[in-house]
Amino acid sequence: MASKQSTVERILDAAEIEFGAHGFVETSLRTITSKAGVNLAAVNYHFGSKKGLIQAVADRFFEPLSAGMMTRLQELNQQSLGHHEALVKFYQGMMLELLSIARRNPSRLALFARLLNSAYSQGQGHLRKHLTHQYAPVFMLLMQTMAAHMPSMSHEQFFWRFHHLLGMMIFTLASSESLTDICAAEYDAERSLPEVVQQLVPVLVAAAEAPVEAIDRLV
Amino acid sequence: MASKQSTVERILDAAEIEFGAHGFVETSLRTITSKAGVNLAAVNYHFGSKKGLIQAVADRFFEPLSAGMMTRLQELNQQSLGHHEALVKFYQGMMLELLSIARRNPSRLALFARLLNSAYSQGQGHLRKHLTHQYAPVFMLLMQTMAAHMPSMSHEQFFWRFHHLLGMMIFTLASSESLTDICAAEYDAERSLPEVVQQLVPVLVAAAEAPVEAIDRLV
DNA sequence: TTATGTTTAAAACGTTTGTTTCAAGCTAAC
DNA sequence: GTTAGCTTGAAACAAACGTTTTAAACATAA
Repeated sequence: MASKQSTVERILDAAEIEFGAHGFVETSLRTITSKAGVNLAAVNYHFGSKKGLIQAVADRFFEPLSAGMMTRLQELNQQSLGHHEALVKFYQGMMLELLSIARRNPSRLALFARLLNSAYSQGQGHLRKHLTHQYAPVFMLLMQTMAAHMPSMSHEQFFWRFHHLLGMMIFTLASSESLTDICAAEYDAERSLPEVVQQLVPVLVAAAEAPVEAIDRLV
Repeated sequence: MASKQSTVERILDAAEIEFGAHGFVETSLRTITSKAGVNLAAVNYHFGSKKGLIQAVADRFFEPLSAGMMTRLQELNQQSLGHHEALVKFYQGMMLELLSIARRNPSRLALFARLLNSAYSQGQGHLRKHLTHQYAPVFMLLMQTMAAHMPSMSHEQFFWRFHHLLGMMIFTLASSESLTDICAAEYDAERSLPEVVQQLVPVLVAAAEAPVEAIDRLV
């Protein structure tokens, strides 16, 4: 018995790595089962289909993340902080929660972000719907908490600001290798993961607090 | 003669739309040639391969964008502005340049951003290399100009800050539909494209000017 | 041990993919 | 008008994909 893990776990482990590295569409079930050392048919047996596997991989990320975020948000909302302090604590909590994903394996964070990016940009509408239905409560609480401490904004303005902030987080975590490739010659980027993630907090807070109409209209 | 455009142009037009909507991998040449009303073999004849088509589509976006950016950056560098004013002008110029892409067809901007996102997150290393080689001068000047007006940062800090800002732009422009789906119930997002793009400028400036180590270390 | 339900193995299925082939059509120069 | 070179058309190619099938192997309970 060379394999201590079950077939399901070995598939999930291999799928997570391959999906994160090459995206959903460009990763074949044959690659996954081959790297996992299991039979090809095992995926369809245990997960029903490739879509089912994708959702299972995503759930393994989101379940602990969702739980941690939920308690963190509830704690934050019980305290009565000023808006700025609340935003700082909010983003710090988010980053810490994200870092907990990467505790065992540092590259898991990039995998997670790329997975999220694929869910939104690649044709994976089923994943998007699955996630938004499955984790709607955390998502709602997250947006409400965030909006509560950005009081000068209208719903519309907050919507787009949220959009910008989410993009910054996802893209940063997702594609650090690509940018490292480009700039490696001129700018060395050798910081550890916690440092990089940490650097995001003040940027996120500043972006969240940026004035809405401070700049003249362009057109 | 129902077709005024040439075969090459019709392929590029159709490919641009399909690639932007569904990504590179999930768009087949048969779909493109079918929508373009041309023969399947025409793609391989005129562009050599699917990769060649992808690069041609990208070039049609980047060539005018690159030219416009170059003159805009040179103009900006000739003026002697304060750092804040320079950053504002810088991002305003960038947004105006991006908007010029969408002048004829507003959805072209989302297509462009999704295309860029695909180039970085999907397994399209060839596109990344092609673009960075083809448009290296603009890219260099862009980073130098940006760095010049963020003087308090080290190379390493600037590298990551640049990373964050780029992510915010690309993600914002790329996936507005996805977030609109999610939040449509609670937050109506009906702003016009110029307004959305314009809202990005103060956020980008604030994020660029955010203090580096203003917040205590987390770990 | 026998019987039952679950998991794995190997092979094949039907599609779809990018690419190639080769003949037919077209355009322009001589 | 004929020839040469570029472009298009329809068909076929080999490879890769997700999925299904059928039988063997396994575990567990009676």
